[in-house]
Amino acid sequence: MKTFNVIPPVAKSDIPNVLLGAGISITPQRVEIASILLSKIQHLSADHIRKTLKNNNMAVSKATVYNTLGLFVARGIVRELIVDGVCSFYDSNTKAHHHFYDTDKSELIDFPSDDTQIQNLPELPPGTEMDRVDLVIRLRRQECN
Amino acid sequence: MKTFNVIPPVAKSDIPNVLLGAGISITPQRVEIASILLSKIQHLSADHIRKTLKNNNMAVSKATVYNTLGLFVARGIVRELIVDGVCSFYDSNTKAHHHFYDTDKSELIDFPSDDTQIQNLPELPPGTEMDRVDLVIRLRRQECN
DNA sequence: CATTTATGCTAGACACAGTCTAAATGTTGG
DNA sequence: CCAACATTTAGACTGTGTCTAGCATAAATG
Repeated sequence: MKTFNVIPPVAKSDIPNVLLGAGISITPQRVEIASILLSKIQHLSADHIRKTLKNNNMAVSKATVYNTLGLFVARGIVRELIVDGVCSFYDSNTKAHHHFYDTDKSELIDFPSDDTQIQNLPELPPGTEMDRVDLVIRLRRQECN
Repeated sequence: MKTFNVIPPVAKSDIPNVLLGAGISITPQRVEIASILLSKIQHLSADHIRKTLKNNNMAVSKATVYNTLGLFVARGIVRELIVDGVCSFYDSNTKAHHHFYDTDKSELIDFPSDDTQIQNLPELPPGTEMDRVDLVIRLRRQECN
């Protein structure tokens, strides 16, 4: 499948083209959700997106939010990040990159380095291929003694 | 806090010493759970542990299982791994190491390489310290065309 | 146009891991 | 023996996320 280099921020007027380009047919809900996600590079949880929709006076059902996010992930418009045991984040930056995870604030922070590398990966078990590599540096507040 | 180098397999008769050594007082439930976890190097979910307890004719309540696992993690006897959005795994290998995650079987596999290294980590955000680094290589079944 | 078909949306029920609470039980030291 | 504390328990509760069945909409067909 062809992947599009969608680089936020994407203006709302461009959202339909982005969706069509990714082979996603257009609906008001999809446009709204995409425009929230792609307004800048950020990590939003499904719940945050639902709340933003509500603030925008757009009632979208839970099922639609999840279906839409799943669709976007499948088409490569956003990336799903599983960090915590509780919820996923959707990352509008689809370029391979890593994350800090602030365990106190339950907040993701982009890794400010492109040249971090992982060396000497072992061979994969037979019959498998790499889906992706998740590197998460978990942070905690420094104890000031 | 002092960390003990507990290296599975640990015989059931040694479990009390391991617990005491980690500053954990002994109860039948704790001994049983520790002996399940430390019988070999493995990754078990909380649910798996509950089922094993049931099979061993030892009814332990859900709250106790979670409390005990939390206690073990706090004392460094096992390591908690958050991989999937749904549940955590408890790893009886507390040495820093990485994991493959088989997305089809929802199964963790230890990383068969000690010399995998992560290079050029960026500076941490101010006021934070590193809790730990999680490197998970997600695998999928190879498509055979 | 009218009819079928496919697609998308919705509310609400459900599943599940994990947390919390309040009461019961067990343990320990005086 | 009693008081204080530690531990366990059942079950209610929370928060994500999934599923289902019906409704709305749009596109295709005659």
